[in-house]
Amino acid sequence: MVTITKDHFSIRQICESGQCFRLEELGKGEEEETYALTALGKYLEIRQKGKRITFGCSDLEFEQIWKNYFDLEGDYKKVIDSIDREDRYLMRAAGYGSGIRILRQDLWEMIVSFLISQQNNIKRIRKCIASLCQTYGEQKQTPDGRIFYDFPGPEILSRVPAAELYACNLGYRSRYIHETSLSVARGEVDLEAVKAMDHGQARQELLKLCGVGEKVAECICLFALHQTEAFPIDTHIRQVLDAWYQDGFPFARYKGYEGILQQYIFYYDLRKG
DNA sequence: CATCAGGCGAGAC
DNA sequence: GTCTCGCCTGAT
Repeated sequence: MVTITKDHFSIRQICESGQCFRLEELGKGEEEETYALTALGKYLEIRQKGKRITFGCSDLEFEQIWKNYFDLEGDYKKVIDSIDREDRYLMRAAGYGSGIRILRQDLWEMIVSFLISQQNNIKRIRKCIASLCQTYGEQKQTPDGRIFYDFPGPEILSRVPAAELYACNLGYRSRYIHETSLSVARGEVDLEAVKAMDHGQARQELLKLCGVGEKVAECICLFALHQTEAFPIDTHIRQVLDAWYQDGFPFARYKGYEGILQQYIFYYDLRKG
């Protein structure tokens, strides 16, 4: 177990912000919140009580994996302090979701997750992904015997007929997952190469995948590649931009970390604080 | 019971 | 290039 003290970190807000679909609430005690994450082939329990956060793993695992995954070195105070004081909407949004962090998630998992996310709600997205993992992912267990499932890789999913995916209630997204898995398994799109690309290149490469459009590509860049300049525009963000930024959003002022602000806006609008 | 969810691809022009 | 339209499914 590893316990740290951190500002600008809320495991609840990270969960609710909808960037990670395999982070779920286990329980809410007095003041203390418990969450479970399945990611990177591992299972991790996280407890938070105010600024104190406890990770259910060894020091080594924390240093090598989770510190980076949760972007604990990121300076979110600096981001929030940089916001234009006169921008009332952004100030409120950032204040409301100030514990959000942009995670560094697995590229393939983000591709499939955001294929599923389109025209879909978070609850059902979670259900679809859990179902995919249970059906096709490798079964594993923690040292204390808890069973969990890996996220199925492109090779596995490419061998699943689209019709079978339909049976998982993925709807019309079944075809996208099928086609995209084939593209990646065949090496038409090289994920290791994408990881080394800058934002413009990565975006262009991801757009080659069936079912990946502008919005989904930006989500993948932001949540897997940690390209914080990515700014996914979905229906929520569109509405906020139209209502509050008719003269244009000040992208230039926040160059390089627009994506972090996007998350504050998205979360604030979603939870309609 | 209707509407709509963190869009996208295909086809028309 | 830009526009429209249909789409699986289940939460609300």
